[in-house]
Amino acid sequence: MALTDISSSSAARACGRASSPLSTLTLGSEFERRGSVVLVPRNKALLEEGDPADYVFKVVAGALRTVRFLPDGRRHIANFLLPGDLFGYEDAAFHVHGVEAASDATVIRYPRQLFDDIIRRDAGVARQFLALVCGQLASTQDRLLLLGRKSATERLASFLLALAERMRGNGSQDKELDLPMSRSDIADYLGLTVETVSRTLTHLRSTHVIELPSVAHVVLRQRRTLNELSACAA
Amino acid sequence: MALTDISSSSAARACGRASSPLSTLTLGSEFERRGSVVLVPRNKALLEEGDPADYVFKVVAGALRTVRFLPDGRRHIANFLLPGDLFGYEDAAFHVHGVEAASDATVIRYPRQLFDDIIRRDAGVARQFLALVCGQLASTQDRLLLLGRKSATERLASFLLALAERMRGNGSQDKELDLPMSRSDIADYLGLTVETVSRTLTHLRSTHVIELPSVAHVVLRQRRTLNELSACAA
DNA sequence: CGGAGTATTGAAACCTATCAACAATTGTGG
DNA sequence: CCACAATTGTTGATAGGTTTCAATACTCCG
Repeated sequence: MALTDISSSSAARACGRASSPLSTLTLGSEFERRGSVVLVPRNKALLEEGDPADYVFKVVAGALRTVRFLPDGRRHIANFLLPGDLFGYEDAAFHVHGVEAASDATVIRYPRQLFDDIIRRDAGVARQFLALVCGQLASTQDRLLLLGRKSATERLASFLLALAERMRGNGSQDKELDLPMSRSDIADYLGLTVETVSRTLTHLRSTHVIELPSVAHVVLRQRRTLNELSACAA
Repeated sequence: MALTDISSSSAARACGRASSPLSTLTLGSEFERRGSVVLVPRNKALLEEGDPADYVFKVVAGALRTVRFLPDGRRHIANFLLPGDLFGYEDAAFHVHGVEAASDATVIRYPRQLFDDIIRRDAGVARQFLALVCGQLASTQDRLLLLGRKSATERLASFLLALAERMRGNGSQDKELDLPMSRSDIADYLGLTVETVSRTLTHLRSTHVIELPSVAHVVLRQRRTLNELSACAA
């Protein structure tokens, strides 16, 4: 496990599914006991593409991103990992995505072997886990629709609503949310450029749909409008 | 189950993962016995968005598409289902995607209840199934990258290579493949328009990377070039 | 043969990307 | 604590890839 610095490298439905309800799995006290805390400073990598999948992780604090690169350097972010999320179990033997801290993050690391054992031993947990993976699949399919067919404004609207949903209970108010990632992260997550993300947020602000008290703080002023803009069925 | 006519409605890695290795599950003879054959004519719906998820299906022949619509009618295709593929298990109680025949198709329908029972009873099958869903998740993530960061040419190149991979063994030669779906289906699958798909294929033909002996028949003339064009890591 | 659906091709428009400059923020060392 | 450098975010002008609109071919069937 590397913790490499990557900052130097150049680099609820169709729109609102809570994106990753990864926190519902109860794996027992033996499992919990064998976890070790790992601190990941912002923009450091916890895992790199191709690393062996020897551990399973749970986010305690902060936010991480799962990244992948095209040969020419284009970057794509498959998901953001927030407190409560479990990750590292998806891939077979090697990770397909790198995992980096989008903000200073704390995760707990568990031996993959132990995780697999529990899944194998306890059918109830296995079923829960299956449901969890199916949920992941569903929210990934939501993002397919977003990337395949939505405009920049629709993408940002969907993103803000989904993030607000995921953040609920994490301290922030219902209509307020802190963005734990950079504009560049948002861009690579939504298949846009930094400039387009910035312009689109500015536009949402100038039409009073949202407020931006600070760069990382968003207030959803007109949730209704945001919902319409998200081009969501629900 | 509707079989509605929808033709009237307005409507291996980062690039080459075999997209849906859904055929590796062996569910036993009792299961097989309780399946009933369903014929789905081209452009008829087998399932609609929101239908109860009471059955699990397996494709025997032909090809189907899983579709979803935005409120204004934009269509998105999440996946193509080919012979051997299992589907209908992903969603909780109701289907999130409609399923329609892209070409005349034959599927076998199994009671969902029975499927769930087997998964619950047989841990070995449950584990196989989990692996299957994880594979689905991985190939869906590949498509995220494609839709989020690839150009039209890269998308078509990736698509042709992945389809050729999936089709292997289905009778066709190594370098030849039949497209069991329309240009419009391909467009909605790749997040493009029909016109762009057509133009891009024409361009690939005029550069001798592929041949198009007929509308639905493709010969991969320069697999190497196609691989480079697909912007794939491997 | 004719007609509907499907595919191709062309011209123009549009949205987003790219290139570039500047502003704001963060971090660091004096 | 301030000053400077580096990073990050915003804004503007232009370019470019896809979409849109439109017309023409092709294909399959009755």
